[in-house]
Amino acid sequence: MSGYAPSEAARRSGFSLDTLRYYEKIGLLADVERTAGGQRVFTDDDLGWLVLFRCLRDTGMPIAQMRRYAQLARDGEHTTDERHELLCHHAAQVEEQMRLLQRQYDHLREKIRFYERLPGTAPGSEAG
Amino acid sequence: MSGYAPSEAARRSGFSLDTLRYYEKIGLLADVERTAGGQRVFTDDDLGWLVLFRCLRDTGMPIAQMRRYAQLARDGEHTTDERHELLCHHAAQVEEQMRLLQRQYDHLREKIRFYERLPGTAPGSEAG
DNA sequence: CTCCAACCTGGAGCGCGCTCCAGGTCAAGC
DNA sequence: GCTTGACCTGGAGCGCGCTCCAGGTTGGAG
Repeated sequence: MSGYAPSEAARRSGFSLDTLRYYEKIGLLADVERTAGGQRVFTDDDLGWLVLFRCLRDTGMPIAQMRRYAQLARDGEHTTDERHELLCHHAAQVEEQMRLLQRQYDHLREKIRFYERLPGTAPGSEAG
Repeated sequence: MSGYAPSEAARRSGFSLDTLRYYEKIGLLADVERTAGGQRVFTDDDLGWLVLFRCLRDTGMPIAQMRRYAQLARDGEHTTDERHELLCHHAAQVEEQMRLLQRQYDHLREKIRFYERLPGTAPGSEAG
């Protein structure tokens, strides 16, 4: 139920071993358990954090901000407001990102349609 | 109607002067006109390319691929099929990107809802 | 007990896409 | 003609997020 070897944690989270170590080194993932010999043992809790980090990373949050969030969470319950705000702020940025992406996707589709209206070698702007 | 100073081209395209020079240096933007003294003069056509580059860049196309596209366009009309294919391939990637972004945005929203169901300090997974 | 794959550490290196710099040139306004 | 700000070049540097490496340790299978 809990206690995963590094390779297993990597497999489950989709992050590389190096990335897991890196995330611990920079303080994103804190207090990862160790065996007597010093090898890491990831818990379900760690895996939960990794899922969250993947979500935030995939939506473009910079690592510094993830670090801040993780630190707030470690600081205790009196930081929930700030964490909430941080996520809301990020969500707004993601919405903006989605709008931009949709807009540029539409442009791209239009460009593609231009090629599909060929041949006939129609007129129109350059930048083909 | 055509013939823009670098600063004007930068303003209109939203790229920095350095980026415009960089794009020319790496062969994205080719054959930019010059004054007798060697200063760049951007045409409407160049601006058109810049708009396209912004579209492709905003949708995550690597510069190497944009370069390839630009080169194909310079190579003439017999490359339209290949250009079309390149854009279609990219559009498919953008669609995938949008799906992922939407999915992770939904996760994020759920996480935010968790904070909004507080206080009461509900149970639930860690990774708060 | 031996083997070997998986793991450890600190630190260097990389790929991308710019961004900045020094030292010099150009050109529009006075 | 002089000033001044925009522009030129080649090349170094940067910020991000990993990724790789050397050299050593651990720990489960046989």
